[in-house]
This record gives sequence, structure tokens and C-alpha cells, in this order.
Amino acid sequence: MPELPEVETTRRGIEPHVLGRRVERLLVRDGRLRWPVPPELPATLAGQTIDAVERRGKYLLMRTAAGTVIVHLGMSGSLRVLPAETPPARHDHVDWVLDDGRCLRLRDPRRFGCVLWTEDDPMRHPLLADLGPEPHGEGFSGGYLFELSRGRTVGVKGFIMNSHVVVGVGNIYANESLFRAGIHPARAAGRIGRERYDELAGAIRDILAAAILQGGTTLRDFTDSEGKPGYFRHELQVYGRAGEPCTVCGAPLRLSRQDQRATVYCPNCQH
DNA sequence: CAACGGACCTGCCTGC
DNA sequence: TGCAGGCAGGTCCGTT
Repeated sequence: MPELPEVETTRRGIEPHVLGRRVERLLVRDGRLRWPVPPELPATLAGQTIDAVERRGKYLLMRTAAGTVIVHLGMSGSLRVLPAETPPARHDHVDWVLDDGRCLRLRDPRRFGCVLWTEDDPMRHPLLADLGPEPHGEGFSGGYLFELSRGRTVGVKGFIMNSHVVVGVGNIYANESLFRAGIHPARAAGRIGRERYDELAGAIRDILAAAILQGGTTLRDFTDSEGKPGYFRHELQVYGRAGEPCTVCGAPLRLSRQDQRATVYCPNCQH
């Protein structure tokens, strides 16, 4: 489900409710996520105070004095802050029971997400250590994409969706960014010039920023930490619009599959 | 190394 | 109505 804007929306939503709160206990109803929730985590986390809620790519980091909880929402995960006594629904797998009578609750029907723990610098964790730059960070630019892509034959859509290249760009925003930049999604990454990568980097930054402002994109079931949907869906130019007219030239948008993912583009505007 | 396909899991929608 | 098949916002891992 969530790409960078949805994860950032979640982070901003939970931060004011969990920052400075003590975790009275961690309630794991079903620890069978992508990787098992560490069995010792409830004992380790009990009594710890959440000192920071950060995001790296699509990972959320909750820092305590003892270590850091690493959360990924996978395709279907969401976090909400609720009164601790709220009865759990199906797929509500983990609760962080807080010291103010509320809890942070992870719901993840497909269980592609994870809840992990590290006592070291979380940026050194194997899942985080090799991630590419943040789209809004220092290291990301057209020049960076241009240099890294030399000699690569993979389609540019797969290239920008690779978290080792740049974090946070999932299927929706990859489609949208390529449309904005006028680049055909199947074009080999290594055969795109510097100026077009400047366009693409700018499109990625602008679209992700706009989506964050709108609270993310709700297609089916994404909600923020208070249960509200994101409104960027109304701004989507191509994703989910196959067969409908291009908003620029009116040609019917085309649907294809690339890397087993739905890919929508304008055959007239994107080359 | 880079590229590709499969794997993980559930829910929802379509079509027979 | 039931059921099979395909699809979904992610990404790691094993194989070429």
C-alpha cells in the first residue's frame, strides 16, 4: 500500500501521540509478519520511552534509549492511535500500549510488513544500510540518476522503483513521475540523457511533495493515523486511468505490464 | 554485478 | 451462488 507519502503521512500522524510516551507493554497478537516479530521484543521494549519517530525511505523508526523499533508497512499495513481498550479487528497484529491509556495499533492484512528491533545505529541495519538517497535529500539529483544509470539496461520505471537507487518511489508515483517528465517507462535507464534525468528528478520530488501535502493517495483502504483517507488520488494523471484520455493531449492512456506491475502511460507524450 | 522471476499473504473483483 | 483466476500501494532472495 504505502509509498513514501503515505508513510510520511503516517509518521506525522502518530508522532504527536507517541513522542515522549512510555511503552507500558507491546502486545503481539500475531507475530508472523514478513519476518517474525522478535519474541523477546515485548520484554525489551516494556518501560521504554519513545524519543523520536523518524522515517527512512518507507521504513518508520521509533527510537528509545535501549534501541530502535523498525517498522515497514508492506503493501497493506497501517498504524493508528486508539484508546487502548478498543477491541482489535481482524489483522490487528501488534499494539504498543502507551502510558496515557492509548495504543499504537498495527494492522496488516497481507502481513508483508515487519516490526524489527536493533540496538545499533538503525541506519546500519542490513535493511537500511544500502538504501539510496531520499528524494528530498542532498544526494538526489538528475546528475545522480544519470551517473548511476550508465550501462543499465533495465527499464527506467524499474530503475527508479529500486530502493537502492532512490527510496520511496512505488508503483503509483513512478507512473506519475514518468508521465510528468515525458519519459516512456520501458526506456532503458542507461539510454536517457542528463537533461531528461533533471526533469525526472524534479518530477519525483514535486509529485512526492504534493502527495505528502494531500495526505497521500487512498485507492482502496489507506488511511492516516486518524482514519482519514489521503486526497492525492484526485491529482493522479495516469495511475488507474488506463484507456481514459491523457490530460495533456487527449490520447487514450495505455496499460502495459512491466516487472509484473501495472504501468500506465501516454503513448503520445512519453518517449 | 545486473536482470529477472518467484515468493510471501489476504481480500476483493470479475467472469464463467 | 460458488468458485477459479487475476489483481493489489513492496521488496527480498535465488537463479541465470
